[in-house]
Amino acid sequence: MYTIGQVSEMFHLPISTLRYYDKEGFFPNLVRKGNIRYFSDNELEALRIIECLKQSGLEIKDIKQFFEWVTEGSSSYTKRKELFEHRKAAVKEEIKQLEKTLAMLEFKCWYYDTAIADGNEDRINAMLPDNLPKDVQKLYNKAH
Amino acid sequence: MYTIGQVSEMFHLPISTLRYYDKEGFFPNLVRKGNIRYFSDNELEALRIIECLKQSGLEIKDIKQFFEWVTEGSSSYTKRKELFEHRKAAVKEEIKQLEKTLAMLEFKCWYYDTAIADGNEDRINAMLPDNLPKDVQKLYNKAH
DNA sequence: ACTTGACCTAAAGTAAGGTTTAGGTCTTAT
DNA sequence: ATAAGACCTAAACCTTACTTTAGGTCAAGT
Repeated sequence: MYTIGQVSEMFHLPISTLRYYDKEGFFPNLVRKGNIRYFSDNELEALRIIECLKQSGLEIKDIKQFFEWVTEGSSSYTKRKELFEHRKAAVKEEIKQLEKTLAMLEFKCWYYDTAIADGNEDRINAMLPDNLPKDVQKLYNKAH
Repeated sequence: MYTIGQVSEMFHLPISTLRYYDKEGFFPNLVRKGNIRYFSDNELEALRIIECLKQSGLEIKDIKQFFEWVTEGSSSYTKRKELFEHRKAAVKEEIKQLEKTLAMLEFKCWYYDTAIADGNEDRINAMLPDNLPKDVQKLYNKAH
């Protein structure tokens, strides 16, 4: 059993955020003693799931939907699985997109390294769009 | 030269967004004839850069900063390079985090596959936290 | 002449996900 | 016994990146 302050430190989340989650109904079984919240493993696991689903790009209201399915028991297994399948596909796609973005950023870093060395962008512009050094060309192509 | 409606179609961006970007100062050289905006290649290239930097997770105000640096010329190469270096590190970190999230989602998919097959979560809970099937254990460990 | 359609402005409104404020209780250390 | 420190609530407020609203100009088609 932990107080809200302890949980705040453990999860690096502001106390106000924990109270906000509570108000939104994410801890249906949270125990109170004399109006003070006590978080058990149950709530910590809920928090881990919230963080994970948030990181996966799910909105708060959809995370709440998931929690409601959990309280419905085994009849919602299929719905919950579908939620995770969709998230899985979305996260895979997002990683792919970010890798493209990363290639662009790596290209830009090379670009400015070169521009700094040359004092201008003339030599780079002469190489664009397909006479870049081999490795750089690879990045450029990946990003476009 | 394109009207705002044409640009809106070309970039799949609402007209209101283009006007908003203009108001924010992203098109310092935009030409107006009798109060009507005319977008030239100059502005289209600016739009491409905005889209690109937005995708890398940069906020609008930082993109604007970048545009200001560009107008300053070669004296801002180093600042611009630092911007991209920071973004590069941030995107790398984000990909790493998303891969962890993906492991969690893959674990959850297995979890619900199994729960659906069994009709309950008892067998899974008996395996947790370290007697899961080898591949699944790997996902679980990566995610935690 | 008049309606339609594309353009314009300033300013208010929106959604998400919290955060801050103002005011209060309860326990513990000095 | 009083002040500090951790907890509480309800409600107002915040930020970002737009979007919507309300009201208006102007050219072309019917």
